Amino acid sequence: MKTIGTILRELREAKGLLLREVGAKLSLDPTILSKIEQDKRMPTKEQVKALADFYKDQKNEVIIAWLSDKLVYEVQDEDLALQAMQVAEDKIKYLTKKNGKK
Amino acid sequence: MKTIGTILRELREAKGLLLREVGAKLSLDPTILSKIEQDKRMPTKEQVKALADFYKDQKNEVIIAWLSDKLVYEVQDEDLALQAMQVAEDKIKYLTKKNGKK
DNA sequence: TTACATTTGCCAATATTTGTCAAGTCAAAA
DNA sequence: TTTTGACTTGACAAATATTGGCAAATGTAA
Repeated sequence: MKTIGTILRELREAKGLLLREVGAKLSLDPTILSKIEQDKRMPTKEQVKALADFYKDQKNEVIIAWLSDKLVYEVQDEDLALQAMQVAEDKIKYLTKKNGKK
Repeated sequence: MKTIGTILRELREAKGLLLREVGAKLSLDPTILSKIEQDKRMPTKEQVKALADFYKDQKNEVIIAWLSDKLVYEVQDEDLALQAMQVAEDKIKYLTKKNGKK
């Protein structure tokens, strides 16, 4: 249950790559990537997609960590956060079933 | 499992109040409230708090509907939405336990 | 038609997010 | 210690997104 930043940093370091090297591959400013890996900035959708493709073996893990971090951020200081999350889960299930049939 | 808009509309109609009347009580433009009740615009935090106080018997229900709608909106068109939601739930539980001790 | 409630489209104001750069820290090598 | 290179930080303007609220449109019942 890691943050998107932690995951991205571990993946990069496991490959022994520099910020500058990953940045060059993805046309992403290394200082932005630095902030992302420290969870100081959320990557945009395009940025996570590019990163997820780059670390392709953990593609889904990267995207799930990103989405879940965004969700947590949205409700973090609310007393009803957990209950809201559970209701949201039900809503997603309902929408998925409904739209999945088309 | 209703949207924030549906809940607010039902609460207002149950009291037989007009948009203009609720708006006046809360210093909220009736046309904005109209959009909120149609789920065409998300209320701000201040707006939901005011609305939740106004419909005080369903205060938590209003806030939970609002938060959960925002959560759903955040991941609605993602394949991994449900999995992300479940991870986010775990993250919230973890953070709650951790910070709740202080 | 008239009167009144609600909805809609529009756009300026406001707020948030983003990319970039210069300067900063830090650690290891020279 | 000085230098080098990787990374971090802070500040800022530009780009995006959200908001408030008016005027016009639509609906509806008398």
